[in-house]
Amino acid sequence: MTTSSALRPLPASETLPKERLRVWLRLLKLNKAVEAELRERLRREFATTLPRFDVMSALYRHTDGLKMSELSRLLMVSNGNVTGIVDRLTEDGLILRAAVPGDRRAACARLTAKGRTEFEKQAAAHEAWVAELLGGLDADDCAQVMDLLATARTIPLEDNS
Amino acid sequence: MTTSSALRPLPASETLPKERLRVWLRLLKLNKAVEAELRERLRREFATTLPRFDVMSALYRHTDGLKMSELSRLLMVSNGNVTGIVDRLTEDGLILRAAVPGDRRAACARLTAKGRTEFEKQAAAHEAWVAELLGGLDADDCAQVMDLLATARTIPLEDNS
DNA sequence: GCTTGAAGCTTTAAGCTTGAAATATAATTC
DNA sequence: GAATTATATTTCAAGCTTAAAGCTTCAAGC
Repeated sequence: MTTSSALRPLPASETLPKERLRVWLRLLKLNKAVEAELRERLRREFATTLPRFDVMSALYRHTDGLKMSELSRLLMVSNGNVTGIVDRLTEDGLILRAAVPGDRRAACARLTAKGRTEFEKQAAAHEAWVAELLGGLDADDCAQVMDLLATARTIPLEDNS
Repeated sequence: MTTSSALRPLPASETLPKERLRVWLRLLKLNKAVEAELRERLRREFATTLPRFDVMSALYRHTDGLKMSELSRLLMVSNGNVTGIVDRLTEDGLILRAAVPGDRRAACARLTAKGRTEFEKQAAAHEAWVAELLGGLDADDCAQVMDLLATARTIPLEDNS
């Protein structure tokens, strides 16, 4: 018998995977809880959704607009997904698709003036909500988490320029 | 003028929300990246999905089965959501709905023998994948993250017994 | 026992998400 | 310049997700 006994501590090679799994489950749980709360509040206060917020947020930071494929890469979602969200935001007059000069395949999504105004309200509330929901972290904790999470991922590190 | 200048450091009351927001964005990014990879591998290797895996995982840990509402609470998803996933897993013969003696409203989902065997294979791979994807964390890092994330959330702490 | 309200689950409509196929345009190669 | 290959986007089918409405059953109060 070479199986570990209760009297002999397990070697790190056996417990480390389980500890990482526990970390993953806790990460997942926090994420789900915060996301659920944000989604709920976005719905109640602004009649919108997280994916819509994410798209508008990306476009807010890029004043000259983003191509559909750039949006897709930034938000880490599929192309087809972006199409649908942009469709619905366009229907509501919050964003628009502009032609890309020199490439008739591409479309460039951009916030409208209405979309800009609307997003600024949402973003302010959103920042406050997140600060509230992560209220247990002081400045030092934040720095530690940033550091730990930055090094957590080893493997396929997609570029995200 | 009382606005902060570049020469005078911002008071913590102004920067802390932004630091927490940054933490949230990094948390979100790591989560998305790992989830995407896990989903992809579950699809390729086992022709299944994360929600299916999650349901089977919960049922694996509860040998006598779980009521639909218990599943819903444990996985933090809506009742209607559980219905659909359980429907599809049942079609595939991986789980079944048993009657709950003494309450004809309730249904108790349980793994079948086939489901149990199948899940054990998936779980072993899943644990290895997570360990690989979080390969940057040693045992000490894991403990730190567990600690930080446990205290991060102040507000509505749902019970999860 | 009836009624009333609560609890457990399903259904529905709308939106999100993916991977794969389809379409259209651009760039390369010959 | 014609054919091929690559790029940008949309469409599609299937599944996930939610909130709200509906159905059935249970539990309490009368």
